Amino acid sequence: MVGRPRGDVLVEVVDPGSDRPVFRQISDHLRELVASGQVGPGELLPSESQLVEHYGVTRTTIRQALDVLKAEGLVTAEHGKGSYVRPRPQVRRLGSDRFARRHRDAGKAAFVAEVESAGSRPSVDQITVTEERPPSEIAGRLGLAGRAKVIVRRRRYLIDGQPVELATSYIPATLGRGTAIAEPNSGPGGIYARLEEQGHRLDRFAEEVRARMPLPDEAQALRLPSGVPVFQLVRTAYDTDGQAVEVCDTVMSSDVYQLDYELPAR
Amino acid sequence: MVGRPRGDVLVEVVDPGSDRPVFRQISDHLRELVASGQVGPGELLPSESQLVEHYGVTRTTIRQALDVLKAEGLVTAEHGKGSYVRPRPQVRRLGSDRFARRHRDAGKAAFVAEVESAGSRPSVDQITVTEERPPSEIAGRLGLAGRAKVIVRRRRYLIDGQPVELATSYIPATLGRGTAIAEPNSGPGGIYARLEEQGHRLDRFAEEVRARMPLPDEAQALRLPSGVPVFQLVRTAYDTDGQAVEVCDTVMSSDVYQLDYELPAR
DNA sequence: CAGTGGTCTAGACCACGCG
DNA sequence: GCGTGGTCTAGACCACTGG
Repeated sequence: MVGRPRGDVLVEVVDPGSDRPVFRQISDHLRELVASGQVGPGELLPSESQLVEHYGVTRTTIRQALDVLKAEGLVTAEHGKGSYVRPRPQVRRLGSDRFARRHRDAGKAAFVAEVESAGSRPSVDQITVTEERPPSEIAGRLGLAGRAKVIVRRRRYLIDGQPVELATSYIPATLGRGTAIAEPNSGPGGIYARLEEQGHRLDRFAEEVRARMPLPDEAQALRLPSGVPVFQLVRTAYDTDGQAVEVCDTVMSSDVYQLDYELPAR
Repeated sequence: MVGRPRGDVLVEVVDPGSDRPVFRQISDHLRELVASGQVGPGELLPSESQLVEHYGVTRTTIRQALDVLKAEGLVTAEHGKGSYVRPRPQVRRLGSDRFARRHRDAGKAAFVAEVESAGSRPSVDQITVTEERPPSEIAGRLGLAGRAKVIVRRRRYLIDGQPVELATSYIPATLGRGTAIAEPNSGPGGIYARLEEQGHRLDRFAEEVRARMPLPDEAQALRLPSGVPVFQLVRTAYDTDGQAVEVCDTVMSSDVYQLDYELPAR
């Protein structure tokens, strides 16, 4: 990263008589240090012991102030090194045309095509394929009756070795069983190509977007520092008969992605 | 809210010899209590002193465990009352047709029409209108030259008195000056109706979606508990000549909203 | 090795909510 | 008044990083 800034970045001092708690005064001050550019992305904040010295409070109070900034996603601490202003990774824009047929026709899955065209190295790991009874929200979106089974494909996507996305696809077993859809390697163009080969010509996708904090296992799988939310996207693919043929539930690191959509003004 | 659960919800005990820190073992345990439904939404967790007693650790450690759950958005504490499992508010779905002309023609702004049709009471406050030089990202989206000014309209949206959304609209001053667009009350149908009256027939919107933790002033204005991220939407409106006529930058509470979009499969 | 952040103890005093 | 969470002190020991 970068060196620690010179001592003179710390000038203000706390007012113990104020209504605002001391740790908030300190986190406000440190936040201002970052906002004003006195400590830039990737740079170290003063160490906890330096802050203790400067503000004249105990280390517990300093850590409370830093916890505020960690929860805001502004700062991440590295054991043995220090607390860094979190650098913002390159944003990747996901366009609303990313599942258009012209991308599929190249024989590549959407993710691979997209990342390669941006000059990075895509990869996929932790692929599992099972047959299960789906959760009810999924069964509902697929228009399935109570006990119908689905093929469940789980995988993790990485860009230049950095995990960015966890995805789970659900395909009615009646469509996927006995085809490459039920194999870990679904073949060129991915499962959408397989579905179209079976005569399910894709017509449109409905995408539902939410944001939330990650569950602990999601944070681990995506290597998310604290203070970084995730997008949760649930995308349903419809064929030209209006039948839902796949639901894909995706959890993505929110600081890597921006989602771009077009809305009609009609 | 609801009563505190009977004491027997706490059964497991920490293993001080484990690699996993004690406070994580405790937060894992409490999370499991919630996931399994033993403590439901809106219900109280055991008090800190009860947890101290049960786990045989100090209050600092208990609070550290609770801080984990607060950062995850799972729990919110209320001073003098206790720590509650955070109830999930009713989700509002924003459809991709929400700016279609058929909604505008009713003479209502999109927000008001939408909320009323869901049977709730919409309101808008903190309206300010100024004329400023826009930030460069905004000027870029509007296709404006360096020193051109814009009308800036800021406001806060509420549903049943609960703030849900902060919005800032930027309209080129050449379009808005001297019209109702530069007045706090922009008239029936809102600023889109005014722009169309001036001959700028709206054609499409481009919407860019990000998620992040709120800044402190956003958290306050939206009354967000900790652990709740926000959506940031930047929407650009284009007229039928392809000219950008407005950019709207919106910050929304992510647990009130779900965004629904349609994607073409072409 | 010295310096950093991570975990934990054992207290104290305060402000809020409610009966 | 009592129980709740909020803030703060003054320590201790540990694990990790780097020279």
